[in-house]
Amino acid sequence: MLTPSIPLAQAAPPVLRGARADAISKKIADDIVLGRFQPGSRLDEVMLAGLFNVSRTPVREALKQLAIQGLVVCRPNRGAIVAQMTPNQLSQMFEAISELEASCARYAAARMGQGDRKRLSDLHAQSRSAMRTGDFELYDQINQALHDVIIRSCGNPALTEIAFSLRHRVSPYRSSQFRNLERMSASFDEHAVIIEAPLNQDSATAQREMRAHLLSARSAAVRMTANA
Amino acid sequence: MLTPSIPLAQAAPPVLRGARADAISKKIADDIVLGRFQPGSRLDEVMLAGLFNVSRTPVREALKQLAIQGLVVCRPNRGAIVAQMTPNQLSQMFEAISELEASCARYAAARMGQGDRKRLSDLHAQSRSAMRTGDFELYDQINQALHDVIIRSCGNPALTEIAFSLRHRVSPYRSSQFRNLERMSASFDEHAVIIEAPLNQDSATAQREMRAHLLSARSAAVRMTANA
DNA sequence: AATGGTGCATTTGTATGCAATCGAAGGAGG
DNA sequence: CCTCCTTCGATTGCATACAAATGCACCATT
Repeated sequence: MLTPSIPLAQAAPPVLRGARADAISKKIADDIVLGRFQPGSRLDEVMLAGLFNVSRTPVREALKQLAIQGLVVCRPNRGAIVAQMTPNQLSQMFEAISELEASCARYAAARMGQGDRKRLSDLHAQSRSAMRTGDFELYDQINQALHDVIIRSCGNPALTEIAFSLRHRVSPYRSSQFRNLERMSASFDEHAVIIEAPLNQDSATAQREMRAHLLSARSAAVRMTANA
Repeated sequence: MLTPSIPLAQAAPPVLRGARADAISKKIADDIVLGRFQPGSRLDEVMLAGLFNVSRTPVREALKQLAIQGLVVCRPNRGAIVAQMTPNQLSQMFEAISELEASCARYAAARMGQGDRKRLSDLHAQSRSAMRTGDFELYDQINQALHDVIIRSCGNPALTEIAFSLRHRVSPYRSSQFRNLERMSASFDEHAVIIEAPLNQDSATAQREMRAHLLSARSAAVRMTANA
């Protein structure tokens, strides 16, 4: 050992054998989502292997998985890079998300239980105070939780999973979309209409309004990436 | 060379280096979809490696990819098996598909070009004769082509891709759903309404009818698997 | 006879080695 | 001065070797 007094961070087997590749996959995904690896940057296998103290094999598997998920692209013999989307592709992704979440909202309005309804109201109330204090980071968090509840309460795990994976895929491009106060306020108003629908079991309204809500979010996001 | 007169079947590199794992993945997927590997059966790595004349490494990558796609499930340290769905899960998958394809139909009705409209009419006409002669295999083929056109002509590659992957995932359970003449006839009538919508650019009708169409397909499919 | 434990065989997970491919840099020719 | 070709370094893709984990059978014990 070169530095015996300072044990290496991950000296002990950190994860169970057999889940290592998945753990690495999640870690890389987090790094991408949180912006530590920016779109377009190369993901060197040996670099990542060294970073996680494993061999290249599990890293390769992780990268392949991320490629299927769409977070990275693997070019044969040329390595993997963090997927980068053109504004046009991003717009299409948002359109797809709007359809998926609108479908979730549609079923959620019909099937949502009492607990989830209350959770929606609570979150909406919390978001109001976040909006008033101008805490866009908190608002973003609550906004995400609110959408999570709707996506989850549609009663169809398949739909839920797809919606989440799509959200995950565009998350690198959604950072701090609520810095614009106007957008935050508009988002709040749109939420008000959306969470009203489940109370009346109004599926059609839920679907329509959720779609509209996400399409305006799209405009905001695409505008931001175009500027960046 | 040991046997110079009889070259091995796959002596020459069958696929480009770097695409081998993907090729294997597709091959296994085909075998699953076509029913050669039945749901629940184990997928031994060395067996598959021998089958494709490669080492375990690309086979493992292929299996991981298929696991992400949902066609197989990888249990840590216990190998992979072909994914099997309960009737309930299958029903949920069909519900998700109906939402996705309904969204595709909605956009397709608004954005479809002249060529695709004609293609739809042609396919519908072909399906009529297939129905009249009772050729359910041909009808199934045309039905698939018809849905393909709609899914593709929505103008959103992300939506198209998701819809296809879902269809792919349930394809092991859709074999010969049109053996029932009644179902074939009902399908034909539903198609008639669906392909009419794009002609009038009637997005709402396209979406509603496509959803209804696939939900009745669901009933048929779930009924079949329950009997099997 | 039934149950619990131990040992073995099979199979997966990980590491490493080697070969093929890609990209860049340098040199020759126009 | 620009373009094309060649060569070399770097990195990936695949194969093989080894280690760990699981499942099963067999045996001992109650």
